[in-house]
Amino acid sequence: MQKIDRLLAIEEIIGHERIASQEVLLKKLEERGIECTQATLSRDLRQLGVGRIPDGQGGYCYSLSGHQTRRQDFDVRMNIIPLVRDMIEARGLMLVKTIPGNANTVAYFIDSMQRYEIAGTIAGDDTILVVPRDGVTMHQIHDCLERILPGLHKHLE
Amino acid sequence: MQKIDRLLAIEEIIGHERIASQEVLLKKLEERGIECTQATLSRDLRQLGVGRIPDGQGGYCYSLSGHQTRRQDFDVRMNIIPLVRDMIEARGLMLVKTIPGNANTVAYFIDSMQRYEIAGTIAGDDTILVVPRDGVTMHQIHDCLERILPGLHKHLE
DNA sequence: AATAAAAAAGTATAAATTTGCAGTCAAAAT
DNA sequence: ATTTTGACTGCAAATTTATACTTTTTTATT
Repeated sequence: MQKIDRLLAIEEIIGHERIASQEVLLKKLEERGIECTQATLSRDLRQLGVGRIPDGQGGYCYSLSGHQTRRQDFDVRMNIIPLVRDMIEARGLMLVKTIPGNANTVAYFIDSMQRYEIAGTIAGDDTILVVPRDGVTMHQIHDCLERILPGLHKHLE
Repeated sequence: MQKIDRLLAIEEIIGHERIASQEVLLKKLEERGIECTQATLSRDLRQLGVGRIPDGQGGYCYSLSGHQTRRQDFDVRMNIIPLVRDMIEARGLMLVKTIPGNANTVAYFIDSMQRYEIAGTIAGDDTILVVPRDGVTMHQIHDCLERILPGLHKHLE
């Protein structure tokens, strides 16, 4: 079992349900057949940049930094997606083609999401090189970008 | 000493410096002549919706939910501010006038910031009634709105 | 393949945060 | 005026989270 799988599972879980503590998260992971200790979770959550915030109902829950459901994000993503023209896989990397002059804008946005899957990006004028972290599959990169920019793949169809 | 003063001080501090723990915050408050216990801070932070997130350098820091310096917010605020036409104080309340049909949009945004100073808002077609919480001065409400929408007052001049 | 070096994970413990409870105080009600 | 109610807070205990240290696993190198 790979660490990356656990990290993604954690993100998946936290993105979908209110998790109140690391103990609870531990149980949820067990349900998926992923076992580890609370100490490991503590380290994972730090690495993922997951914060613990008041849930507004007297309790607390964990929250992805990039995955906020704040209404504002919607508007911004609507502005970013049209800038993307194409996505090409090559040599284990991902090339994202944009409207000329806009690669930087899109790359900045991708970086700001601080996804674990992405080691880094380099932007030219109309092309972004997205370098996946070791052990991350292209499939996971696709999922990752779709999470960052919901509707991206549909836009490119 | 009023609770509201402490809450505002906390917000002020957290907005300006990296605070790593409630103990540290306690000290900072003392420097301003505000004394309380760590338990009280824990409760205050929950009430303010302050989250604890990894600071990206191996540690943690507290973070305002509404005060995020995320680039995205910028765009949204730029869209919201032009919708506001005027602000009028009356009977300890604040009336915010907007372009017709847009009161709801602006009110929704104000609500989403979850400011402690604001008990609630009611939006009609082009007017929002902002009801301050008891003990909150009109001056504090102005500060509050300026924080939510930086540049608002300048826009109205 | 054997060994060294690095990364990851477990254990136990320390540190930090949350909470139940009780006391205080001010405002509202009787 | 007295009682009631509710908000707020400190204290101490309970809970939760982070970390020092050790062991295991993985990766790279010879």
